[in-house]
Amino acid sequence: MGRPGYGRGEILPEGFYSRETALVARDLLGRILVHNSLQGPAAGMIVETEAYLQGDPACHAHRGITPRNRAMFGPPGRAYIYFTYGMHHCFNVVTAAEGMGEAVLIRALEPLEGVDLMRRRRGRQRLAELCSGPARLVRAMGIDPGMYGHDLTREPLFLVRGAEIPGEKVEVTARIGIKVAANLPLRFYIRGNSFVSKK
DNA sequence: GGAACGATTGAT
DNA sequence: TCAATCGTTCCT
Repeated sequence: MGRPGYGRGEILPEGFYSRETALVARDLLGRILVHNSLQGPAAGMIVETEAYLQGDPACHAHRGITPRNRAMFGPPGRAYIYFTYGMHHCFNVVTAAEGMGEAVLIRALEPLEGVDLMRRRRGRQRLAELCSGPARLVRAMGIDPGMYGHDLTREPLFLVRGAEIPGEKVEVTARIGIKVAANLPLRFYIRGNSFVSKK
């Protein structure tokens, strides 16, 4: 049995992630996140990302390895999932060489498949409220904290190639919701896409 | 052991 | 504009 729907696309190989983190963050735009869960498939196109770098005080790995951030120092192409504000989880892809402590936060998706499942998981009807925000998309996609460290080149959670977004459609700004290093141009989104999270 | 804080969200 | 809500990290 083949994978359903968007999950039939070419899975991004580990080499996609083992590059410079800001480059990966930009290149992730247009790629498709797929989760084939027991409840059914869900997929969305990545429309907004943020890069978190070593030596960057806003990065969770800035002060070295801890129990929470250890996945960031592991092999690229794995999931780094963290709990925040006492109630939300956010999803990152680990980037750069093993040992580097860098990752890309996925901030928003354009829902493509499994929209009704996303609506049930989110308890919201409007398409624009399903995956526009890092904690929202974790809920909508059914990403479980138990997937911490999961290899994103494998079922049931993986990324497929999707489309390449041309440079003129990529917007670069400061990152959202941080108090340090708040001026660095490390947020990337698809210009004009209505599923980008709001400020 | 204690406390401050957070890569957010949704309601007011 | 503000409350919810608690694990992580750092300080004493």
